Amino acid sequence: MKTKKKRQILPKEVRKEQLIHATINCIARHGLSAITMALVTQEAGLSIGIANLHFESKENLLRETLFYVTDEYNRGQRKILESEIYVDTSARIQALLDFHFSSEVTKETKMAVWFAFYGEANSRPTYQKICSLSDTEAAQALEQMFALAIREGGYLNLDAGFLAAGYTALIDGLWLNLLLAPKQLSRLKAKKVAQHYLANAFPKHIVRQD
Amino acid sequence: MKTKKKRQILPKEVRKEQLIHATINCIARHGLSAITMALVTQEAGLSIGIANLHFESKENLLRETLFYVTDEYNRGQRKILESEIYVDTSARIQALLDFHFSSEVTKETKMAVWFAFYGEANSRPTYQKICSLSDTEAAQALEQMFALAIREGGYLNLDAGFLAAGYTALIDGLWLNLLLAPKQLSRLKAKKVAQHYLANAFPKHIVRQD
Amino acid sequence: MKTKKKRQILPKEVRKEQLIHATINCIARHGLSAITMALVTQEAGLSIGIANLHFESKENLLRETLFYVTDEYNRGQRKILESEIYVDTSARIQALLDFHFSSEVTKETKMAVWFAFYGEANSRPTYQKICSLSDTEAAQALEQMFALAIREGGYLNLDAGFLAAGYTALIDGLWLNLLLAPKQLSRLKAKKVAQHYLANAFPKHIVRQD
Amino acid sequence: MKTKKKRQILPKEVRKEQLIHATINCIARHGLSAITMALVTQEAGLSIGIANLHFESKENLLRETLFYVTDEYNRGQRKILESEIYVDTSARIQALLDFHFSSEVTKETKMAVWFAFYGEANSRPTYQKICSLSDTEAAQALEQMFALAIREGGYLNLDAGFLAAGYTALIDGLWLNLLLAPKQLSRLKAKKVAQHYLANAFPKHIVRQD
DNA sequence: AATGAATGAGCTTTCATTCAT
DNA sequence: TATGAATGAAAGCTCATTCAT
Repeated sequence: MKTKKKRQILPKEVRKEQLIHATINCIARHGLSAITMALVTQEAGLSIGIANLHFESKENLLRETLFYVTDEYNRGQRKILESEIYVDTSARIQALLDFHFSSEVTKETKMAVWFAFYGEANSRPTYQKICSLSDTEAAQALEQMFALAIREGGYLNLDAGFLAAGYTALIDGLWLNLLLAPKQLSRLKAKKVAQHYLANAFPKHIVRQD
Repeated sequence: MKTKKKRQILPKEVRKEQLIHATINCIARHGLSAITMALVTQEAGLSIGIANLHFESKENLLRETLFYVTDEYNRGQRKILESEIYVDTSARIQALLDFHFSSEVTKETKMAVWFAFYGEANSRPTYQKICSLSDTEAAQALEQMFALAIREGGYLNLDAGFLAAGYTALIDGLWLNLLLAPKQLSRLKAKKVAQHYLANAFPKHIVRQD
Repeated sequence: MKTKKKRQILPKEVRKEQLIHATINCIARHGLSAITMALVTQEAGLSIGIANLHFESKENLLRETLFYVTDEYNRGQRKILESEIYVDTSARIQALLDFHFSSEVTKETKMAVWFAFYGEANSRPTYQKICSLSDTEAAQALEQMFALAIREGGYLNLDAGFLAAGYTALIDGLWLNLLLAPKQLSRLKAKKVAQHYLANAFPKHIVRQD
Repeated sequence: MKTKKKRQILPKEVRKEQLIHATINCIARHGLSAITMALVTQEAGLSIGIANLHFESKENLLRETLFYVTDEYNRGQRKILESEIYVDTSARIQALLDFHFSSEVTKETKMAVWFAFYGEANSRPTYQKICSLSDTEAAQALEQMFALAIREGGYLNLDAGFLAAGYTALIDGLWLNLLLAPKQLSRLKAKKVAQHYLANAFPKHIVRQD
């Protein structure tokens, strides 16, 4: 007797999320250039047809996957930069740092997706637009926060724009190293390196943590 | 009137380099996942067959291209870290910084290749081995140089390992930002950010450049 | 006006058989070394993709085609050698002969497949294993049947092994000649030649048919 | 210092024979469908260019190889059938049998070539013409010789055409079995089987050899 | 809404042939 | 004559997409 697979019907949103998660896992495991619709749908335990039903094309599925990861990150970061709950700039900066090295953000699969798309972004305007490091809004908010800290601390000779560019680059680089050589660089050490950077810039706000 | 192409015969090494350069350009322009043998050979102005004649497979061509770019970089860096021509640590550190932001190293096509492969490295041991950020040798040499600077400068509380990890991550991140958003971050600004980092760490060796 | 082909869905087993039959025809018409997936699928009126979908590779398709033809033959022969329906050895030997020169076995396409693979068998262990002339079981059964006939007929000086080897070679050779020069050797004549051979060996069992 | 391969110049006929022998070996070792110009010329220790220089095309090389093997065989057989040196029919028949199972004719490489081309002959008129089992001349000479033996021996009821067809098929089949299952059928046994056949037909001319 | 067999464009790779040396 | 690097048509195979069920 054949055991037929149940043909379960679920709302569009649930299906899309299932497929996006499967895509994230597949990219992390096999790399962007080895992704196939068959691989993704198999990982999701679904049929090939359903991916096209909900996303229309592979290109769309990838785009939406990138957007999903990027958006999740952006919302988290914005929440910290804009939230009213932080009593002072110091707490806000520390919260941002904690976020950047939280297990959620530095999850291997997520970072793998980031860098997979970064690798293609240069030649694919669509990707570039989405992951736009130049998440200009966030960059400005970060710079403003740093500018505030500079004023509060009376730090002379500090340029908020420089510091923001430096901090942004530093965490990107640390993530890359976390992804490629996790044995050489632990998450804890990476965070300490970033904390150092901030402590150096804003000694009155952030303490070095050795 | 048809202009028939002359069939030129050249030594293997020349052909391989032609093809590697074509591959670099194609990766920068179209992305790693859009690379085809036809694209590369067309870019090189050669026939499809010749790539397989000299590299045996696409996989090999890509591997050797990555190695070419990586090796060029590694040799440049090692030369600075090991050369006897620098009168003092200060000069050596400055030379390294100059190298890291030289037009040769920060050439768009080269950086595109780096990050294209980084994006796949996680799922491809072969790539990971080659680009091994953890170019362990270089990492150690860098750390030793920083350690020497720390001793020379009597900088207290500084950990050479931390600084090296930070500096490495910082330049990786800056390159990434240079690649993805060159309009937001100029090469000059990127270099200043890195110089800042070093000046902060080793004030007696490196001067801030505003 | 374009007549669009309907996309028909059929069970795997049906498709495989369609493709195997197409392969047999193509081998007969074009020869083993001229076989291409395009040729076979076109002959079957199907798309190129479907052959790989069901057989995974050309090599597999060929292997299964050889097995199909071989197996059909072996089963037919075994049925005769083992069946209980024959009243005596004489009837069984005659049935075998009839089978060996039946229109089914001596169909041109089938024989073409046999000899196409024989031609490659020497250098391809896989083929050799399948078509293994030395279908040892059948060879032994044939020898036993001949041995029985010898005892029954009181034929002196006859060696069942020799006769079996001779008969096997004779029908192989006759098939080859039927295939290569059908105008010179008709099926009827070929059968008479084989019948002669048996009548000579077992005069009390088999009558010469002139 | 580079040791440059000597560019030896040899007459056309020598080169052609070198290449034909290499082709025979390659067919025996790799099968007809795996033959490439590179394989053959490498086996011959020559350059690819030279094969095209002397044979113009692969097709030609194969054709001439087949012709070489076929012709060699045909000349050997004709010599026996036409020579004046045999004192009687009996000796001539025996000589033919000896020839058919001589080490020269039953050499594995030669037989491999035969059957490789037989496998393709059905679909390639060129091959069929060359190897034409129907080497009509030889077939007729054989039949005439058998007819003579029948007259000499007063064998009643014997049909020379039948016997010739049977003998021809028998040796073809024996060769095939020698090629495909040399462990099951030795050259000696094969010859005995054929001798049996002749001894049965012409008891006064040929003796059974047990 | 869901499935997966079927399609065929497009890829990598092979290899007979050409031709500069 | 002789060489083998260079060419490109043609092959096998993959996989995004379609669509009968």
